[in-house]
Amino acid sequence: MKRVTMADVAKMAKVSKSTVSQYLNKRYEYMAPETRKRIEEAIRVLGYQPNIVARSLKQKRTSTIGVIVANILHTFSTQIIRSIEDTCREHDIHVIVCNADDDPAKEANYIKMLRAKQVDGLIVFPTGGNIDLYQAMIQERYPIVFVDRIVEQVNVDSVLLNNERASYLAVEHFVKKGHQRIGMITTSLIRNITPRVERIKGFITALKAHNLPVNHEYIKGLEVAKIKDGLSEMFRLKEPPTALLVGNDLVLMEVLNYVKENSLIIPQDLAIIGIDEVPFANIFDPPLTTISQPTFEMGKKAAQLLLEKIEDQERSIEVKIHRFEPKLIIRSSC
Amino acid sequence: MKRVTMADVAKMAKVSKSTVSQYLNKRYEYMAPETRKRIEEAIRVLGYQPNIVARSLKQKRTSTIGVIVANILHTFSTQIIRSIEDTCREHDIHVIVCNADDDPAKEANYIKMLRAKQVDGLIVFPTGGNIDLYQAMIQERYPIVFVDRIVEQVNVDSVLLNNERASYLAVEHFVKKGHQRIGMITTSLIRNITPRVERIKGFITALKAHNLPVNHEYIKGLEVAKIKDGLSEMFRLKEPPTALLVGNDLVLMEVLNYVKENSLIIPQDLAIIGIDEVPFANIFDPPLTTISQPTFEMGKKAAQLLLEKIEDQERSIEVKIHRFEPKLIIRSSC
DNA sequence: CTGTTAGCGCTTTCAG
DNA sequence: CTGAAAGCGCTAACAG
Repeated sequence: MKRVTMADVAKMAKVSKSTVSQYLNKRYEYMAPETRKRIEEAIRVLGYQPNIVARSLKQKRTSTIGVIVANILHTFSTQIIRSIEDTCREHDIHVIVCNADDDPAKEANYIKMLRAKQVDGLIVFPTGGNIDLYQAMIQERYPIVFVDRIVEQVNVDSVLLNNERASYLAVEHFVKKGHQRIGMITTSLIRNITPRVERIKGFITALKAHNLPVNHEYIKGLEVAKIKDGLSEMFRLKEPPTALLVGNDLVLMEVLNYVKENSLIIPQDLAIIGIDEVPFANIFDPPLTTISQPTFEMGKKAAQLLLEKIEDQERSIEVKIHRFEPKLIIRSSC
Repeated sequence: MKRVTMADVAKMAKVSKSTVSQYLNKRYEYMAPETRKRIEEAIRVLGYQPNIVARSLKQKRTSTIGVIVANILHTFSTQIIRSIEDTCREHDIHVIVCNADDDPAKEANYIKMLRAKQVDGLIVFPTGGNIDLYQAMIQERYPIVFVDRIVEQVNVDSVLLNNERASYLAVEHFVKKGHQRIGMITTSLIRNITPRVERIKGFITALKAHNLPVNHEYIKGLEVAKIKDGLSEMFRLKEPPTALLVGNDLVLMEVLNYVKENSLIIPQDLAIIGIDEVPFANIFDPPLTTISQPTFEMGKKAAQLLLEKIEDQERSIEVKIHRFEPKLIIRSSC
């Protein structure tokens, strides 16, 4: 594996390395057209490929960003990632994706590795468990943006769904369909993960807004593995809910499994609205009414914010939370 | 953003850069325990983080590999990627994933970029459109492995499903259930994509093995967007198939949509088996019988093969095709 | 318009 | 056990 370097090209084209460098950086103005030809030729013959690592070292810029997602299993995460990648490709920026698996230790490790690799910035779906690390980065003015979650005390640009509104839309639709006993189930609330907390909050607010009682037996936040148990419990009540708001796609799978195992009929026995659009919503029987997030726009926004920050590290554009509006997609499960 | 370098650490610990380097590389034998203490302390105080880019330049090794998938929309691709990432993480190797979108030009571009970035090796789901590029890499002995597809004339380690067997399993099950008129539909065959071709071939072989006639009106390879038209055509035949083998998950979505739109009952009107396990197979109504691929093992194997090659670039372990066995998961759609 | 000269931050002989 | 020095491949002043 003979590596051919700029020096080889320079020698062959009988110019100096810097001229070759100029050529590569398309600063053609400073170059006799004929010199340019010679360089072109040499590059072609030698099959020269620039070494970006060397360039990065010099420029202190790798044209690579890191994305750390809390949990890659959510459709939401993968869609956001795809959108970030698309946006970055347009700017010739590469993306390294890491999955923290909801584990702050893994997250910390990735942050360190990625920074050691000199990525130009980070988009993170924070686990919330590394507040000091987050803050250190902010103080250094290292480019970073959060997605999906905000972290108390950490002041950084963040891209989020208008979660309260999402719940509101669902409740409103349930009510419109005549439901009075409405429940909500989502993943565990112990770590105060933003979307879960906000969606529950929005749910309660919406209930009140519609003059419905708030029955805490109808509201559950549980580990995915315990969702079914929670459901059993809820449906053993003398007056179980007739409608259920499902907090995210992973929980939805559990709910749908439960429904199937217990031969419930949707929406007669139980009306369902899930937050997060899932690929099989349309073909499911019955088609699933969902609240969708504008993942494409959100990913794009996150990427743009980060790229801007990378461009001018200096200018401190004021930090803010960017909220995106959810959309109710009415099908037949409610 | 004050970058602290090894020189700073060295100065503070009153040693030379090389000693610090030794420390970082854990060559403690060559070091007075007390020197070591001082270095540790300096690193801690300064908050020093090594610059991996500089190291990579020197070592000619980035501890990063690239993965180029032909089409990220397949569940298969994302599962393989996850498995590759898991395996690589264990070896402290980072992964950059790129989606060629079934476009050879994009693929070529990514190969060049990734190599310019000095990734240590490449795992690619080849589009099949860059034979010369593939061959150049092989001649250079650049570490590379193919997944999912083989390319004529390109002799490289490849990880694939035993595709013919996959079709065989399906046909066998259809026959067992009493079906005689069995069809197959998959994505376009024009570019000779390995799994499609092999699955069709296996399908025909299996039909013959069961003494069933091969009716070419029952076999279709079409762009995703045209799947539904193909289905219409097939079901307008006087004797339409009673069972359908679906070539992959993307096609399955189309088929299921068609089924829904035309109010067909599965499996009475049409029995279905899909190649590729899909997340909603269980909760679908009826639950879907599928042929699953051992994606976890396949991704792991691909990563291991690549990592081995990277370890000893020299030793030319003989090139071969690694086949993995599909599994029939019987549910209710057939 | 082109060449010279310094590095970027780290690793790695090779002396001492 | 520790330090000096060379250099990985490229960029960026600065002369000329």
